[in-house]
Amino acid sequence: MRLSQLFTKTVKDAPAEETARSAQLLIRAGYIHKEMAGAYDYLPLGLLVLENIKAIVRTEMNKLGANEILMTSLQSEELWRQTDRWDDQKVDVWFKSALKNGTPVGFGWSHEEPIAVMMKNYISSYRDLPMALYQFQTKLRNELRAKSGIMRGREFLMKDLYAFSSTPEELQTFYDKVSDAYLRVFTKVGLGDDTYLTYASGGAFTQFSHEFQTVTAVGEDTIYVNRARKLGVNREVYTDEALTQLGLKREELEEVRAAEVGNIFNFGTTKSEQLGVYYTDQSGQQKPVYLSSYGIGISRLMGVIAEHYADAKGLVWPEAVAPAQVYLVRLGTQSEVINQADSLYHDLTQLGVPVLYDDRDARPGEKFADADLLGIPHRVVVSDKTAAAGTYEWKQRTAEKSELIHKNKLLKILAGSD
RNA sequence: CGGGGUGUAGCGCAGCUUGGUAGCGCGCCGCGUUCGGGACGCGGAGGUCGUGGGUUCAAAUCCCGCCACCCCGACCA
Repeated sequence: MRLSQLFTKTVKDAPAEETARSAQLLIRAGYIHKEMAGAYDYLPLGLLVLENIKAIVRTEMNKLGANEILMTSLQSEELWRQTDRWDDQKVDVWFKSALKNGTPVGFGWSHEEPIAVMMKNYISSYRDLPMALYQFQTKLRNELRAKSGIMRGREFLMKDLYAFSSTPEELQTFYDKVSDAYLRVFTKVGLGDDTYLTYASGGAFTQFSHEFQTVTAVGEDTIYVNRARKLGVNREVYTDEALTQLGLKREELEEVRAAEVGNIFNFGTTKSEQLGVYYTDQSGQQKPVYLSSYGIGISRLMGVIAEHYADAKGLVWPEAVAPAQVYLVRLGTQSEVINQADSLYHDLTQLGVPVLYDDRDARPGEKFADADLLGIPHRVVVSDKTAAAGTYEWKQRTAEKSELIHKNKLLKILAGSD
């Protein structure tokens, strides 16, 4: 992408109403735009980051054998009454509206009920199980208080996965596989070292649920981590009794702030029985389906990554999620310089390496500052010096100094080819 | 939802105490000089001062209501 064609531009001053560092940087760099409290627009570069995260998650979901779908945001009152979760007293994050004829509708804050009912059409035999479905979908939650930029919004992108199993054992097997897949996701996006599988309250169905918590000072949760065993315990279940059951000792745990980036729930058969989701087993008996659900907050994850990977100059995206791999700085307007830069842009693009080509008529300092603020992993400078010498100036975002290298080496670094 | 704070140009802010009809920086437009870490000079455009009402000869400024935004707490299926 040529920067001269990108409509967003960077700004020097951080918006006063954002205090989260990630939100300040994402807005300054032009990745997102705030529409209202807790609701953000994703601009070209921000959308690229979201799509990169989605691709990583999608790969892992497909490996689990799950099917991708996309469900509607509109949900019926009738459906949620069956599980007694329509009342604002029971679920206080509902956004509700009504059809022209007065029929109430809700905007989906979760899809557990709708998907369970939908699957009654497709599950009838033990032969149909286990089965898992997932989607990337916009969730709407009327939070009392939005905060921390895209880390806690009223509208956010979520990957939700729902599994249908015939037995508790079958559910547990899948549950464990998803747990592993989630850890791989967080490792791939660069948060592996700081993300802990964490025990949390399980609600009505199981004693514990599992959360994936990333340690960060701006996190909303307080958890206790055992770094050696890579396990965490949410403050909400931090009791002697729970610790004993989990085989954890207080003196081995460290109190930290963390942001929940993933959550998994075991619903047992309660919901299936409420909604009438049954299958026929091998002996011809009707049995309730075992339900479990698994979520990753995609847009929140982007915020946590931005929060985690930043320095005084701006964002520092891990390669796996960066909106581009290379920030190509063109200094000067001499034809040799333009030719060298155009040619490299062309070659990298041909090799499938995403490049942000700074072809603007701007001064060097501004281009360097933007390269840093945008947080693109590699920076390549083309100038009269490099054009004359036939070299390229390459620097990683995290490196202090640049080095002059030849094209074959540069392509090898950036594209893994000669 | 309880407590605290803030709304003035696209963004960041001053002006408000002591009422007299709005200013600075960034950004934007034009011209010129610049050109390896957010350049400089000159000229210019841009604001119903969140909103509704009240007081007053006169309100960004004083009074009341409302709305929005932020922080702490509570909540987080």
